[in-house]
Amino acid sequence: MRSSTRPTRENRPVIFLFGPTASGKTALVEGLFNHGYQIVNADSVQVYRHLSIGSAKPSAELMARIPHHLVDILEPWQDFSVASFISMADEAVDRIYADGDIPVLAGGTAFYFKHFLYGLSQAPAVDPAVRSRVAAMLGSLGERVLHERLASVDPVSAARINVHDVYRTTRALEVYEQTGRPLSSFALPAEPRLGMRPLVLSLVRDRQELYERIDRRVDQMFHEGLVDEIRSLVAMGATSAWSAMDAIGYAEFFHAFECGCKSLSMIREEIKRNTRHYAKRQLTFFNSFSAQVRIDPDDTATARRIVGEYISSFPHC
RNA sequence: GCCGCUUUAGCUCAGUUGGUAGAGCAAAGGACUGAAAAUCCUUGUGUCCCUGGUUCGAUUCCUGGAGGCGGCA
Repeated sequence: MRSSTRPTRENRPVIFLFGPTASGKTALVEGLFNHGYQIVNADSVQVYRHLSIGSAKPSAELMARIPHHLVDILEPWQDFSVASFISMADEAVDRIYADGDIPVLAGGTAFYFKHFLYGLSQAPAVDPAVRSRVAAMLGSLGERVLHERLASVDPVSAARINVHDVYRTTRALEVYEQTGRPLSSFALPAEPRLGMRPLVLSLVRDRQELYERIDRRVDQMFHEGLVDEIRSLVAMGATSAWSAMDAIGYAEFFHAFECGCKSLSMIREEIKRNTRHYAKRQLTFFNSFSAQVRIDPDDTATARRIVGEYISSFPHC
């Protein structure tokens, strides 16, 4: 039965640790995964070098003690995507198994967790020429006409996508432009890849408490020198055109530079508000994971017990 | 003390030529097919400051009071 030489994950544990921003993931990692585990970062901003304070990256000290993968792997002007995430996370997981350790995917980007588990649709990546063509169409025609155009070639997607959701209308049209096929005609995976059966831990905190933690963390970021971090990014040539600068804690500064009308304390409050909204979106998205185990981030003992039971269900570990 | 302006949703404010009211933000819920810390959708009953009066009917007009802001003393 186990004769295949290809690596498989059917018989190996993978732990997903999901929590909205400021829910206490890092502290839990510290308390729970000290020996025999390695972390695979599942956070779309922590992959970038030089975006450290604003992305609440784990400390160098922690990363030295517990190996972390997919942190600081890109320069801030480079683009990243779920697809890259999946392939890099796969490599990292294989290396971790080779070390005899257990991988823990930890982060807050629910989109990455979802596609790491199920894989992507068959629809291809779009090449830059097509992308800029569609972007130009959007510029000259506007969102409504763009959506109408999508409706004429891919009515299924158009029905699913709101007219104002330029982001998705664009992607669907790009796929059509590139392949001549509607995005909705590409199959979506329904089963986990590679036979994975992960332990999905999600950190649950009282909403009010989470918001208070967010406020405190943003204050802390300013205290730790977020403004200096922005300055050095600007010195590197950063502008709002770099997609990494869309991240909360960074975008607000660039918007303020453009309108030139905001004080630091206004920016700080804006970051807090945007982070709260983001946390809510993370929670909503992650609720769609059916098999998740909700845990109290402060209850390390229970979490440890759950992890222990999960791991002992794998005969080879 | 006098004069003027002001008091409406958690906040900032519209508005009803008198028929009990609505935006933005906040808040809550949701979506998510290769940019996802992105992008998008849904949800608005509140003694319309209090008190009397006029009126079939007042949050809207009038009297008196209270709070706030500004000016003059």
